[in-house]
Amino acid sequence: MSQSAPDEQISRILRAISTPNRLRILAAIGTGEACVCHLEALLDLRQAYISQQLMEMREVDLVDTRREGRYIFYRLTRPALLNRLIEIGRLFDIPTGEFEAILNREPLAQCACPDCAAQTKPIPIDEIKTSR
Amino acid sequence: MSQSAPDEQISRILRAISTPNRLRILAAIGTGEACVCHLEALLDLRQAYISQQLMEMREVDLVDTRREGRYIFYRLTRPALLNRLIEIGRLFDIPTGEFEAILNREPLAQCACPDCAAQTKPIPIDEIKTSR
DNA sequence: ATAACATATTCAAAATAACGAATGTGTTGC
DNA sequence: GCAACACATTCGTTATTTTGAATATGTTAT
Repeated sequence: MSQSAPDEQISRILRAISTPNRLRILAAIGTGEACVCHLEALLDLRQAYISQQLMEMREVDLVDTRREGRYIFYRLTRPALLNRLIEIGRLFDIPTGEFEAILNREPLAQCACPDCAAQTKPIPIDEIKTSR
Repeated sequence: MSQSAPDEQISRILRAISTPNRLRILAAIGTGEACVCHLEALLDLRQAYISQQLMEMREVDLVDTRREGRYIFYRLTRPALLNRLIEIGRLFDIPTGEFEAILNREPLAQCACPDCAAQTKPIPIDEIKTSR
């Protein structure tokens, strides 16, 4: 947005990822993509809240979106950022395992989005009518 | 300090370096060490302000100190952090040159600390009285 | 068109951070 | 001892962030 000094630009990015929940959201998106409802189910955060965080991260070009029907998929514009963050974590002797574990998650049964639906394991017969 | 989830620990570190001035201070310390008066001269910030920022960064174990007489030298506990930050900058197409330029700075004539005093280059004769 | 759903936006309150001003502490030299 | 210096700390004000609550928008299916 505003062409400013490098330290200002870097600080804007760091600020945008410097809360636990935003970090968790980034990790949950991982190197793939995720819709809001997916994040909602995975992270147990309210929808509006997640949208707000994503909005802030979009403003500094951390994430980008793709619409597919009524779903909106978010992805990192620079997936390599996750590696840099993990490296920083390791640098400070922070156990990053729990963090890395969120990456490249399996499809979620609680999430009805096309991505999760497509890859879902065989569907239990007694659930065909109600959900999805 | 508090043993908490990795995302909380990482966010604490990121938060501590997510303002332009703290980034500049880190860069100014670089891979070596610097006393407060050095940073004061180099970055044109008030002494008390710099001390405050350094205090916050010390609290999350980003910097460490060494006393030498009445000077206190600060150094990064993980100098490699600077590389990770530069990498993040590059990832986002931020020109990091200006940032890198602050690293491993020459000794400052305005700074009277032992380090700067020891390494100062031969002083031009015609500049002895007035400036510098 | 209407309902249902996925997501976005706005607004306000509460929490937190940034920063300046003043002052305190520890060290050296006299 | 005292003065000078380098740095730390405390305190209060202002600015920014965070977060919840309510509501709006856009899409699909009927």
